[in-house]
Amino acid sequence: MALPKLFRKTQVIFSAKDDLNLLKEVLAENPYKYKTKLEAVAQNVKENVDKVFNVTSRRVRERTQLLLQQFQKENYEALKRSGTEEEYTEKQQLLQEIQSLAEEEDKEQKEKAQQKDKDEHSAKLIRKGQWKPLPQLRSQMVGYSEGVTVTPSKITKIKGNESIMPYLKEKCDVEKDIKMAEVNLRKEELKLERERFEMEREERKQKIENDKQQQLLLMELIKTVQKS
DNA sequence: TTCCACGTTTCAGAGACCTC
DNA sequence: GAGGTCTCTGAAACGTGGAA
Repeated sequence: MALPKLFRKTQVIFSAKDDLNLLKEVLAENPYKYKTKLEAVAQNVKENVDKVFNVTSRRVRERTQLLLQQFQKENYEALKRSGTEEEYTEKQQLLQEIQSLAEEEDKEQKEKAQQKDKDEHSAKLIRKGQWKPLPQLRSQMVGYSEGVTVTPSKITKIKGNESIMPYLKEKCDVEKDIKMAEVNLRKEELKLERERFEMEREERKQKIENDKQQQLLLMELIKTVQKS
């Protein structure tokens, strides 16, 4: 469990500025894609801070996680702690971008895992002899008839050229086309997502600007009332 | 395929710190 | 001083890659 008081490291307290530094580094390095970048983020944060700051890759990960959690819960008070309104707004924007990064990476990982599962399932079916060739191939396969088990050795035998290669090539081409279509679709989705995010960011900026103007007007009004 | 080593992530306990 | 939050820490769980 935790070390006795004597050996415990002094606690690192993140100020609003430190958080901003950290978030900027996280956004620049993207440790969600490359885990090893956590170390680089920690190093950069250390260099950019004017105090003795013992930040490890683990601390970077946990602090970012905590800030994201607060952001997701819209925990205004916690995020705003010891920071100005501007810092809070900047922090929110950075967190929004980091969240998008994390979500993108998560989606990619899930897609990869799904594809792997699919491939493993197909391979298993072939090994078990439960694989069903497409109709156009069945007529060309040596000894194929309904109910006959298709084993790995059988699927390599095709009437005429004794090879399944042309079929596999065609299958591969079709799969490649589907994959390309999926990739293009994903690109479109990402583009739309980014546009939406930019729009929301603009709206937020606009709102802050409006609030500022309103505050100024209010101050002016108060001054005028006080004078008269 | 199994085993092992190593790295990463998650969880829970406890101390440090802050606010009221 | 009490209570809540943040941070640090070790342990366990999990993932991955290489060797046998």
